[in-house]
Amino acid sequence: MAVRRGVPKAGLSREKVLDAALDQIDAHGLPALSMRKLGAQLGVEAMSLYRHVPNKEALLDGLVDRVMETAFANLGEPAGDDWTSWLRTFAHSLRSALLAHPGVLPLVATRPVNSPDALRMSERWLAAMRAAGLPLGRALDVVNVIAMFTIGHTLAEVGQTPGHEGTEPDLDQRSGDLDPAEFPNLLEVIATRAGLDFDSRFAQAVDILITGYAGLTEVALDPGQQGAEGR
Amino acid sequence: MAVRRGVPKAGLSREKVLDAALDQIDAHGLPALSMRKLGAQLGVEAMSLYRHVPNKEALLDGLVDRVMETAFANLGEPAGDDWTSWLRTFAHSLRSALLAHPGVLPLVATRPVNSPDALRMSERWLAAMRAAGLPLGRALDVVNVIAMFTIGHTLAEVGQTPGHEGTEPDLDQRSGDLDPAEFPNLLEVIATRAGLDFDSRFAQAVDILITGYAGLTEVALDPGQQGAEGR
DNA sequence: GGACTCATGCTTACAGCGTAAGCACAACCT
DNA sequence: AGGTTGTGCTTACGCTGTAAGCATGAGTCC
Repeated sequence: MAVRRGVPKAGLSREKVLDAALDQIDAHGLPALSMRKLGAQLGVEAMSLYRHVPNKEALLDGLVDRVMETAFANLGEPAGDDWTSWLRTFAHSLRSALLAHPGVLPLVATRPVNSPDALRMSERWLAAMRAAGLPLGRALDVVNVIAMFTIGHTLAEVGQTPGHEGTEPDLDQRSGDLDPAEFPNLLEVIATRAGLDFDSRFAQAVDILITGYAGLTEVALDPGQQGAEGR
Repeated sequence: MAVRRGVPKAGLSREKVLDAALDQIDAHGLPALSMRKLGAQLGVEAMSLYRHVPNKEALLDGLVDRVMETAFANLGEPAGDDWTSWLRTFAHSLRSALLAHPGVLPLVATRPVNSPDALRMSERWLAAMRAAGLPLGRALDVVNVIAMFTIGHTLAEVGQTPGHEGTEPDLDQRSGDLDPAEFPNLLEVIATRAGLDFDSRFAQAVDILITGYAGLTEVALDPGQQGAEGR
């Protein structure tokens, strides 16, 4: 049996390390995260962290898993057989989770999600969507496409340089540099803010994707069988 | 006038520095790029690079611009007034450009594109799409959504850890760990490879997005969401 | 009790990083 | 010629991730 020997001196643990790292990133941005500073925040030397995390890369992977798990946690089990509304919820829940920790987003975009929880979640979703009538391959396609789009969109939204706010789409800052004769449309965009609303743009694109895939599966089966999928 | 004074000793230039950096990243991955190694590859000390680039961040920005410019260069001017096919071409051209330099992709995803060329290109596209009948806001939406999706999809495609290949969707590597009773669908995915073809998935999703937006402009010349007013 | 095991956290040390500051030189202009 | 300027090198600083080894104290077993 696994006998519990030796007890923490400073109450450190993998979970606490991850929590602290997330705090640090939320507060000061991803580039400001170093093992020494992280240790300092926990009242501990940098090397002590290596008892709970094999290296910094693994720590970052852990952060990705953690953020993804919150996206799933707010989600629950897919209920009913209207997969289109599950997916919409999933997309928005994922975006919320990503926006809650913008500093981690580049990591999420860049490394695989390996957590067992995520695997279990994928399995359950695939099962549910098949049960709702989608072919396996198509089910995987929709989920992946929604996830990839959400990540791409949120990356653009959170904006560029990690650890730097810039709530405005940064086009504004150089609107002064733009020659009105050469860039009339860009200037009109800035002036009217047409097409600059991330919320509605995201919702609209997700709807388009979902109804598009729904249309695919309808036609592929016999017309009239699956019926209404609209919103 | 700009008088050319002082001539390079080792024939260095901003362009050559960017070229070398791109080579280095293509060959050994993004994390392996350091100013010292880059200098060494150019037969020069690290500090010499700072005569041509203000700092490493700016160098990375330059790489992003460069890759984006190749995407535009393979594209040409939008011709005719079928904006749907321009956009499809744009999406695939962007994906090719990104796939050509996978190591740069995390940078593209993470920092703004500031190059004047990109601005000019945006302006021209907006003008052309308006001329083809799209409201300004919608035109910007479609282009942005396509770009964001392409970046998100390609990020997932190129895979995770930068500087590491892994052509297989890395699910394979742990297929042995999966309990067939618990993960029947995931295992079927791995076995049949259903939904694992990046090329066709990307093409399909892009088509769905474009025809979705095309449908919007057809149907809704006035019942659009909040901002959709004609011109 | 005493001995042993072992997880924990600290200390020290090293190689590598980005880059600030200042110097030496070569090419050009006047 | 003298001055100016662009170029590249040298040195140095503070920071990074982490390898290696040690001290401590809690827990188990005799």
